[in-house]
Amino acid sequence: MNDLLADLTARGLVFQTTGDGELEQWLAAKPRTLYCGFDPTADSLHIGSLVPLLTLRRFQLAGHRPIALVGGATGLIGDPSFKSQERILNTPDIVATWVERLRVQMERFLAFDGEAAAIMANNLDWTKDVDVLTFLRDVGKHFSVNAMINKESVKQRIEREGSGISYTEFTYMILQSFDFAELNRRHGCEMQIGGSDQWGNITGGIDLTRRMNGEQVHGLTMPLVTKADGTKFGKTESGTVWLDAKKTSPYAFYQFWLGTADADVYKFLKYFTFLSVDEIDALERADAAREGRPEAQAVLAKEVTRLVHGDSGLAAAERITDALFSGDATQLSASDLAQLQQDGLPSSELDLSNLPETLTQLLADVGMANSGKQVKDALARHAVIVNGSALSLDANAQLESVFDAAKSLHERFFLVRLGKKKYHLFSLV
RNA sequence: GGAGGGGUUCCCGAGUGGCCAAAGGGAUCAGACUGUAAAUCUGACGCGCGAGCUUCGGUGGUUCGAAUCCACCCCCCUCCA
Repeated sequence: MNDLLADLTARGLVFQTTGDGELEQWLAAKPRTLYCGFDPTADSLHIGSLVPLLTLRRFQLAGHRPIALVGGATGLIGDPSFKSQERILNTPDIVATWVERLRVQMERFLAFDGEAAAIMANNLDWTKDVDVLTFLRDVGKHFSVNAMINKESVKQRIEREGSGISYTEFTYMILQSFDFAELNRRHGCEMQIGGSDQWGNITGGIDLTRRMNGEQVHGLTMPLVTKADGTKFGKTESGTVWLDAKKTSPYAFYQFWLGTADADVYKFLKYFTFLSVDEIDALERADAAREGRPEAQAVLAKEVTRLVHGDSGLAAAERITDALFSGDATQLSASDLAQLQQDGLPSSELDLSNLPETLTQLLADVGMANSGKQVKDALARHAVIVNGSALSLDANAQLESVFDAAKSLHERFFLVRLGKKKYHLFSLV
């Protein structure tokens, strides 16, 4: 377990730590208990949460005990850290259902048995019954507003003209700090990890734990995941990449990683997979030595999809990908096509006796494009392909001939491609 | 409570009576080139196949005509009390 920190560092996962370089020894001395919190801001985690989640697992694999905390309480308040605007509060019952979703999702990443069995916690358990006066006297008294105002994470909200921060959000840091102190008291938790935006909250918790419990605890942050081209990580045209297979299919998830830029792929392999740094470096050298397309993206997609969606999810994603992107998709058998539908290839039913007026409307309706305009644009460039043949603009209003049953695959399917990557399978009813 | 500043299309941000579906940038999508990558170039980018329709915090009003003017309201920021 003593090379854990070295490995994390080699992976680029260490942004800031407490302890002036003594953290390595501290971790090596004995198994430690650490925690990371995840606030329910949606009904699923997204890939941004994957870095801290997998880092918890890395600690567990190295023999430490992880606590996965869902923010049933903090999620009711909203973390202002580096947020430019005050957020709208979600209702308690919504937050409660989200807490349950996250709890289930997180469970698959950690082991809840064995020597370093993970613990699942919810900070609502120790905050819901604390009354205001007790909180203010026992906890609030340890915080200096002067110090809180100077935290980098809220500076923007304090100083920036045109924005502000409510007392509610300003209190967030105190709540999170209280979590650390409470987990320290309950479970002997001695360390908190989180994204680099959490540094202010983490150090707040360290101070509070020292003051309330007389315990010296530690913190470690991971870098924010950035892309070489400066655009935001984890977003696609259709939005956030979620861990929930119902919100982002394993196929879409796999495709997301497959599209990683060369400039990012080796970094992401270190962040998001359990391949060793040596293996990743070797892969990078091999890719560099070879002409043409690197293998790294495929490895990344495979590893992360398996981590999140398991072997079956990966298999489904690979089946679709192979079918669509290598070889001629129109040559697939009827059962292959049906399987793709099962595997999560976007698909819908098509009633030939009840077709919409235009192709633009049809494709926009099934979600292939955000508006008919985009479809029209694609048509003009011959970028809409139905069962292998490209359409032109005048096909727009001629749906009967485009979707002529005689032209269907196996008398049942129409595979529509829009652009290079978007596919949709229609099956006749 | 008082004084001032502000709320524009996904984001940032121009626009102060018609030439505005609204500059510019970013993001995004499509095409070319490629390797389902990047960079570059091209096009699209409120909705609609189209005629056309609906937008500039909200509601009313002035006007032939309003994002732009007026009234009231809501929200945000700064300073004062």
